[in-house]
Amino acid sequence: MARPPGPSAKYEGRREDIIDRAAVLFAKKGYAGTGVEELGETVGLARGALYYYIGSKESLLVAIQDRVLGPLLALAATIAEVDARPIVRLRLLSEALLTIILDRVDHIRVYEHDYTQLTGDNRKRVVNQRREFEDLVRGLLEEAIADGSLRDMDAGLAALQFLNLHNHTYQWARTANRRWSPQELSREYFMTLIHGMARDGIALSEIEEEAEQARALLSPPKPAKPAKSKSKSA
Amino acid sequence: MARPPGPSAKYEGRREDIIDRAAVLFAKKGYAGTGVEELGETVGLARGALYYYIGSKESLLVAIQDRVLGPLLALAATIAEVDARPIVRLRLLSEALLTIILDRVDHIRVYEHDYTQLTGDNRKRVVNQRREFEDLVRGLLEEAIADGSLRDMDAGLAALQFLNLHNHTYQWARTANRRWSPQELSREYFMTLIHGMARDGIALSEIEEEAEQARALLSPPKPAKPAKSKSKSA
Amino acid sequence: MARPPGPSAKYEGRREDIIDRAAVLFAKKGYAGTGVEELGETVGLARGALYYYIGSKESLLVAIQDRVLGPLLALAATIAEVDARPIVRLRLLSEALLTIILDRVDHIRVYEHDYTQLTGDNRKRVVNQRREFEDLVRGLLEEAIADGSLRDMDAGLAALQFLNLHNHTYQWARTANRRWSPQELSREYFMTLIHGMARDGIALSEIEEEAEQARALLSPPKPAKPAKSKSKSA
Amino acid sequence: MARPPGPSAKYEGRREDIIDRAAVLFAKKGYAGTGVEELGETVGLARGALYYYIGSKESLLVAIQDRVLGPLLALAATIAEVDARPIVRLRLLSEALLTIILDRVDHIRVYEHDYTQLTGDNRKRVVNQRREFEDLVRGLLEEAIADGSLRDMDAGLAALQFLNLHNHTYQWARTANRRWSPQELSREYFMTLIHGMARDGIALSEIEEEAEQARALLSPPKPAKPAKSKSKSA
DNA sequence: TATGAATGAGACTTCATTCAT
DNA sequence: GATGAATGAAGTCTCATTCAT
Repeated sequence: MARPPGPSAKYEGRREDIIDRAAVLFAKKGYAGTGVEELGETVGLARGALYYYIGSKESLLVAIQDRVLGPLLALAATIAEVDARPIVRLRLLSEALLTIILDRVDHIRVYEHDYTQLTGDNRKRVVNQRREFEDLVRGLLEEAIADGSLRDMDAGLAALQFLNLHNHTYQWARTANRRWSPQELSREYFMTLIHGMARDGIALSEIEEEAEQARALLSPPKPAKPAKSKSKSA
Repeated sequence: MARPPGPSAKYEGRREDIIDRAAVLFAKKGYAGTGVEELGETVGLARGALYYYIGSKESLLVAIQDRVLGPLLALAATIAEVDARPIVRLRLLSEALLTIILDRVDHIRVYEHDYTQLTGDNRKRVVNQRREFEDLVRGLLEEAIADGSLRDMDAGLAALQFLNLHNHTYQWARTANRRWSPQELSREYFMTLIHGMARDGIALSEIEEEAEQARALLSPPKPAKPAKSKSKSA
Repeated sequence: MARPPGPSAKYEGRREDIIDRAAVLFAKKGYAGTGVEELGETVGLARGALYYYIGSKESLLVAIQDRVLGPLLALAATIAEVDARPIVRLRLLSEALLTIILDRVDHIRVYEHDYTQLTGDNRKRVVNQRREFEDLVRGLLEEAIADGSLRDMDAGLAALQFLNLHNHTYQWARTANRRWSPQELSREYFMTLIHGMARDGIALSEIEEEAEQARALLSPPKPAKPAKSKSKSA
Repeated sequence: MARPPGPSAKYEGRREDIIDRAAVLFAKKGYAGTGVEELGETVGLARGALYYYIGSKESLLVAIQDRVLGPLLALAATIAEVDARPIVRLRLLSEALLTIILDRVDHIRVYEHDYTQLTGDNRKRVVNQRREFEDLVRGLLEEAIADGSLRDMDAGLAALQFLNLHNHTYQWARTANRRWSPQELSREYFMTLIHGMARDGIALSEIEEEAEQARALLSPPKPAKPAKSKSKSA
């Protein structure tokens, strides 16, 4: 064993670099779809030397997860202490979160896709930390609902939407990164979340009614249970 | 050789079943992380017989992608012909989309994660169809902006948010499916998209101001380019 | 997983054959020193096909151990039920044991050398079974001492000598097998154990005395603690 | 290059120490099963420095063999010159041999197990020296038979038994070392070899007869050639 | 003297796929 | 329709050894 022979400055630097490259490859081809040999070629190291730095393939995945979860949880801790209204703290969270996401798109993609490939304790730990962060977001939303900033809604549902909106951004990141800064994107997202996309004055209920009527015209591609849904809204 | 012996009903039925099971496995362990032998055990077929039905592992992935993209594009085509305001058509799209997503979470997860593992023409075709669907959503949003239903915003950005909100749902599906019907979820999502989460009367600009001040208190976890962002918002 | 696909007659036969060959190789070059590729060449199978039969390299080692321990323990059980004096049962054990040893020299060598390379539960089980057999031999010797057939000696020491004499035979087996049958060898071993090598009338105490004197002439290669030994015998 | 820089005292001392540790490791995990890195950790030296002392892994194995064969052959030479009856010289040999064995159990285990892993000339030399020692033991026994001390038996067979009894002791050394001194063990072994384990008066021929009868009751685990053995003894 | 970095061969094992039966 | 047997490439990882510093 005894892989890391003592963290010389150069060793650590090299290792960090390798993890960077691994994140890029894993993002493009998937963790399971990427070979160690391939990574070796990318960083210009023979298999043996590569293993000198990485210890194991899974340790790379762990490192990538940590590089995401570390800042995420640090961020959460920092924001929890900010002296501001919950909704304002959410605004800050949104921006910081998007900054991380857009700054490390590859890491995020791996984070979202491949944590299931972790085994044993690595898996447990990462899953727990993921939940920790989600709980934290939900907590903030609960506060914002409690203090009347947000309408009275299911906090879990609110968290779901908050996270969907932000986290899924990695899927379009190449485009997004070219066109918007994290700040701009965050402002837009937050605007949507809080005030919606509607021009002022639009009445949602009116839309719902019209949709109900239009639904009749629509033969769904696979009519899951349209009857049920109708009877419900009736 | 003698692969598909003529699409007898039984052959097709069996194949469909196998694809179902493959979707479940691929969703859980990833396409690259799932072995053909494993699939064979799951469906109770030895490797030889399995290949009689599947042709190749990639063809399963193709089939899964098609099973998602088929309904998606059919849905889009159907909705395009509905005689209703754009925003109403969006409402219908939202619900139909969520119905598909929650009905076939496994397929969706594979669809989102593993289309990169396709090779050659399979890849090209699928990528094109994915874009086709996205374009279609953006088109609808453009219409809704044009007719004044939505505020004057970047349609690409709007589409991004619409799709983030809906597509990322697969990540929480086990929870979501237990607690909300597609209809309920769609109503919530749409409410958020159009009217936001705010209690009526909240002024977003006020929040922005407060956030700007609070940001000063916040030492970001990794200050991407804080100087730039400040000068911009100033 | 699912290595053994159902023990067809041919499959099992082939597997047995492979274990045979493995025993030969392991005996010659050691378990750790033998490559799976090498075994593949020996049996005329590519690596993949080989693994179809063996499951893992360690499982070969397990099989070899079992092939020794199985007969050994069966033998012990059989002999325990024989209606004869303990010393006679020892005589039978000796012969049966030597028959096994000389019949499967390669297996025995692996059995003696490489059980330490087993891991986890495999190791525990084998170690326990080894002890089981040793205990059994000691038990027989205790009986033989108790009924007065053997002089009053430490049964553990007696078992040690019995097993040394028999088990170490594998080291000379190529020679031994050519020159003596298991029956002949057993008769000789047993003669030595029970009556010694002495011509009748030799007094051992006399030898001891002479040896004590000669020891003085002898400067030992590394005088471990000659002073102590002298003071003891004095 | 610059391997052995001139056998400075410190260099040699260090090297000896490393060989000691190597013997312990090789004994526990086998020569092929022990890694050079592992040895490095044990002695507290990085790979580079380690190689400065060892030259190669095989040279360690050679050294260990020499450390056994050196004393063994020295012992033989010394004993050959002792002015005493052959059987007394055997008595001395037994004790010295057991002293070596119990003093260096790890070396002995490696000596017995791993000389097959030597290559080229190393192998030839060691094999020859092993035979040299065995021949010497046989020579002594021949003398003892010739002078009437031992009964008229095959000297090879006698040597086989002598060596089995002594050499196999390494297998139980942990127990043996705790309970008996080399002197005690040697006295016991020699007693057995010369006078047997029988209480005075036991007639071996009587046992043989009884065994022959009992054998009939015994269904052997794998009847090698029972017919032959019976016809022989008849 | 001692180190850490590097290598390339080879270790064990799994993979997707084929094909005779 | 179905199977088990076979393949060979590729998978992850460890090995003994070298060498610049």
